[in-house]
Amino acid sequence: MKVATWNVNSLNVRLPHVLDWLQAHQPDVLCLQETKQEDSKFPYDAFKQAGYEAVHLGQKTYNGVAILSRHAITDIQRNIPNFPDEQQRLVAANIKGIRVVCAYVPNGQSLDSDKYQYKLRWLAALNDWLKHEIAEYPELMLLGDYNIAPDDRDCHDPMAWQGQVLVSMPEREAFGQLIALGLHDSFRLFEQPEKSFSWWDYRMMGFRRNLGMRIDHILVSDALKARCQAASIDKAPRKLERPSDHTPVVLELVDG
DNA sequence: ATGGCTTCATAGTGAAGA
Repeated sequence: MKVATWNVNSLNVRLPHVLDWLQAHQPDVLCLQETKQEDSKFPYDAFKQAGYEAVHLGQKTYNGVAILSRHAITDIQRNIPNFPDEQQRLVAANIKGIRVVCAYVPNGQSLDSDKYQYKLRWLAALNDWLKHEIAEYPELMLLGDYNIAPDDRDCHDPMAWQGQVLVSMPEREAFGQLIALGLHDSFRLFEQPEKSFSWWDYRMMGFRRNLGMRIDHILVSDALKARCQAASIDKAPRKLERPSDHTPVVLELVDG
């Protein structure tokens, strides 16, 4: 079983890239973030023709998340329960016995911003909900754009970024709280190249100079850890014309 | 160097991303 997550930075613009990637890699599940479109605009038909069912939770201009699957999607949850939120950032569903949670964690902008407080509140609500969710569904994975580089090696220049949004201590502690639920950063279960990143700024030739961050993650529960076979980041889509600033993160599991 | 680039809503520029 192959699963992946990709912040596409507008599905309106990136649909051709996503269809090409599905065709080339045939993942069982692909989680998308920042679709930036209302549900009525979501290209269900194009994905169906490619062999994928889909569930989408979107809005105009900002945010928006989707799960694509080659297998049946059931028990859909939209947004975090008991956390009223106008921003569409989370969708969860059962696929082949696994609870798949697709999340677009708020960016936070900067430490002195209201958006940073919202980010921390959002992460706390996610944690509270996941506690119950893991109890109900021991085989759970949390895929998405976390907007957190959990470790200094996940940042191209830790000194320059020290204390900034994406790497600040409260954000990393929130990531640590997810790990404390019994989740594992699947990318780090395997040997990886140094300076592996999933996002590069469009500016300053960030990609060509590999000035990136690893902020997109696939966390897996204890029950799924033993099934993990390989984890990687596919940089190829970042080299295309008009790319997303993020690139797909991939995890392969043995069938359970 | 507090900018750099991209998308979206707009019909000039400005917000937001990370």
